[in-house]
Amino acid sequence: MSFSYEYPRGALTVDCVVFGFDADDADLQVMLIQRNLPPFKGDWALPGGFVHIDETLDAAARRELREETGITNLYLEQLYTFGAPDRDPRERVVTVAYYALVRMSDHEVRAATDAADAAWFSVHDVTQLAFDHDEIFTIALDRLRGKVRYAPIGFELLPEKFTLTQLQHVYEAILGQELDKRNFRRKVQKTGLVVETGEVQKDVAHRAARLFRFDQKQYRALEKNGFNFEI
Amino acid sequence: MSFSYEYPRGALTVDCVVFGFDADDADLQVMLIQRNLPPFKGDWALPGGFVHIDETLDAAARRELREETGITNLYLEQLYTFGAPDRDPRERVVTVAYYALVRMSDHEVRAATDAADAAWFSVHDVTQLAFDHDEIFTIALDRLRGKVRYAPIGFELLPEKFTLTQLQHVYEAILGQELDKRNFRRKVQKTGLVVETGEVQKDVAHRAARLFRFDQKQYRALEKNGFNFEI
DNA sequence: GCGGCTAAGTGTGTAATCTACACTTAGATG
DNA sequence: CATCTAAGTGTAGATTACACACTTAGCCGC
Repeated sequence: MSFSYEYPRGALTVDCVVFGFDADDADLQVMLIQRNLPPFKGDWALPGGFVHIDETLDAAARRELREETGITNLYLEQLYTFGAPDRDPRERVVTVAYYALVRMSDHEVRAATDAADAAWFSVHDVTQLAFDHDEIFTIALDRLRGKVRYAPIGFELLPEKFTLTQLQHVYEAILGQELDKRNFRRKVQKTGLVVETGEVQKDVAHRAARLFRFDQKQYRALEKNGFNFEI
Repeated sequence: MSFSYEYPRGALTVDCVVFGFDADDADLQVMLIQRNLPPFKGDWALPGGFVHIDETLDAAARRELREETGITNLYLEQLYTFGAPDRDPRERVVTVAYYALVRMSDHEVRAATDAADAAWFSVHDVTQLAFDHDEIFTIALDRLRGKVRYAPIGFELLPEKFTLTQLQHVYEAILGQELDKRNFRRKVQKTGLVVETGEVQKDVAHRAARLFRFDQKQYRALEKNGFNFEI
């Protein structure tokens, strides 16, 4: 079976920059897959693949992530569309890039389908990806750094209940700079959106910290009235 | 001649939300074209069209604008990619949306090729566009409102030499709110990027205002060192 | 049970910035 | 020269940002 058109058509793909964070590791991580097909066979690349003719772009991104890495249920946002005519050596391929945030502890990573391997890398250790994926990765990190300051997305990298120190570590990992503990806490508390659960940490060899959660419902309500989150 | 593929492929287009500003009119304007072909024949729509197989997305956007409206040499930035499977009633069409800023006084608008007419509309008068162009337009306006605060793009809507009052009007038109004259001027001057030309307005029936220009070179230099523009 | 370890948790003074607000000045016109 | 229009300018008070260090709670090992 084949499909014919009057003019040549490029292929359309999605690629995902999946960021992860683990409270025990200071660094922000990114999920890469190792290609087991040419071109760039053996190189590391962003997970992604072809958009089906009848699915939305978001759905394609979620499907590819599920198929290639087993990751489901994550924060996903469109990043940018890359369309240099020669970005894929085979033929014209335009890719819609997404970035995603996942709680690493929730997800056991597994390689699948056309990925030889899937693994987390510290964002500092990322080098030389396949295609133009270096550029996509860089732009994703810039976007994340910009957005984390004025949108409550840092929480997407943490478990539902978290300590303020963990939250601070997320911000430090993303922004790549240390923050002052007291000033950070003051700012967080001032948003009114981070509320105590009444619980405390378990199984820690020191004073247990209080556990907080992000009040999403409250945020949605405030957002409608023009409220702006800011840290 | 025809082109065949193993799997069905959607078409790829670009659409542009072109914003204009004229110092004599308080409102921000947007360029629309009237369709003279089905679907949505007779309706107003964003200028746009198919991406050629060998051109970049940016190039396609510039080409379509030139062909449909005669506009060249403008500030252009990718906005978002829209890919709902049913957004075009004919077949699957994914569109990469751009927004653009132009100095209205520089551009005589003309309709061409497959547009019956091209015209400027006040952003307040935009209703019911073809396809999902309402959504694209709304997102473009949101993006412009967000970006104008932390990137020096307001200048793209003004002639090279402008008065501070004109600049304030650009900001007021985009943000949709009045600003305090003294506070606005203080902020602008503090960036150090708006410099006097030494000239003053001509042919005005009142005290002539000083003309300023935006120092792009200086901005590029500062930007590299992590400087952030903010108004 | 107490000494030591680790991270949690907390406040203040100073500097910088934001906000609200109204009058004088320059130039054109009749 | 009187009038009109928009240009241009400063300050006081409130708020926010920043830098900075010690005490407290809980666990652990002896």
